[in-house]
Parts: sequence; C-alpha cells; structure tokens
Amino acid sequence: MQFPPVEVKSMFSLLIMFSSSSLMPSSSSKNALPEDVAFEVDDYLTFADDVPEEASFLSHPSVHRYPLVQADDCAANKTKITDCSRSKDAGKRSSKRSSSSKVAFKTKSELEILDDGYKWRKYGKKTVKSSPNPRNYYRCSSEGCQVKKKVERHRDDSSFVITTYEGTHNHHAPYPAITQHRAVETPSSHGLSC
DNA sequence: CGCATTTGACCTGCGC
DNA sequence: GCGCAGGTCAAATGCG
Repeated sequence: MQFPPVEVKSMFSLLIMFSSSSLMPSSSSKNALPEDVAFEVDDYLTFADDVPEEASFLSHPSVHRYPLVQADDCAANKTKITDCSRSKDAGKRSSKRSSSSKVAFKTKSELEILDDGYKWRKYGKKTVKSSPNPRNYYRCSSEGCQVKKKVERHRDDSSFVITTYEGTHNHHAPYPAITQHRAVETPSSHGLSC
C-alpha cells in the first residue's frame, strides 16, 4: 500500500497509522511497510481498551499480533497465566488512578528512549521476574499530563525494546519527533489528543 | 543552582 | 496472614 507522504507527528501518530482500520493493507501490499520508518514494528503489537481489535496492523511479514488478552509482558515473555493476571491487576490499580488506554509495541533499537515528541521524566526502575532486563518507568513531564510509559528490553533479544504507553496526552507534542516518515493521521483524530 | 536520574523503600493486590 | 511481584515515591546524587 502507498503511504501518503505525511510527516509523522509523534510516536502515537505512527501507532495510529498502524492501527487505523482504514489503513489495513490489502493482500497485494503485504511488503509495503516503508523501509525508512525510524523503527521496526516487529512481532509485538497489541492494543487494548478503546482501540478496535481490527485495527491492528497485521499484514507485514514482520508484524505479528497477539490476542488482546495477551497484553504486554505476557505475550512477549510467555509468562505464566498467573503472571498475566497479576499484570492485569496491576493495570487495574493503575487505571484507578487514571482511567487510561494502553498501547504496547516492540521496536528494534539500540536506544531505549525513542523520540516520540514528548518530554518524559523517569520515575522508577524495576527488575521484573519475567525478564532479566530492568523495566524503566516514565511519566510525561508536561504539567497535568498523566501519560506513563514503561520501557524494557526484550527478554530473549535485547536488541528489541518493548514500550507500553498508558493514558492519553492532554496536550500536543512539544516538538516534532520522527520526521521524514509517513503517517496519515494524528492521534487527536482518534481521541488520543496529543 | 535547578533539574533529571538513580535507587532503595514503600504500597497494593493476589495466591497460597 | 504472609510472601511475592509490579508499580510508585522520594531522598540522594549527578550533571549541565
């Protein structure tokens, strides 16, 4: 499929690009994922809550979608069911404080921190049982913005970074992030008001 | 000096 | 009730 030459405004833009059902690649365009995308969306792409299930970007050979119930760590790390439930409960706790959507994906990158156009403040680091690599916790440093993200390296292949966004920005990205790449929609058009 | 990061302590919920 | 694990807090530290 042909991506219109629209600048990516933020990491969320790219996520939405992949998640938009209107952009679901046709069968004739399975290898059309642009090579100049700044990061590689690989076999880890999950959506939850308000993101429709059919929205996942499925067709590129390097993209594999996990079932929605297999959110973040559980799918990526093949943890036990009990760990999954614990994970979800942790999410519940979190959502009590701020009802939020979650978007998790895996990128291949040397850098843990991808420039998504927002300013993040690190507030925690934790070694988790499901992975030998520590998990880093970030919070959007914009005043009043409750968006959080978790970043950790993949258990089996540390060249991959697993990022989980939680929540919705209540402001625009302070600066453009991934430029020269292609997207068609901004998160705000999907209720992700960034 | 101000701000971001680090890191150990603490909190919360679940399973046993 | 206790221990475990994930998530968060906040004092200490580092850096520009």
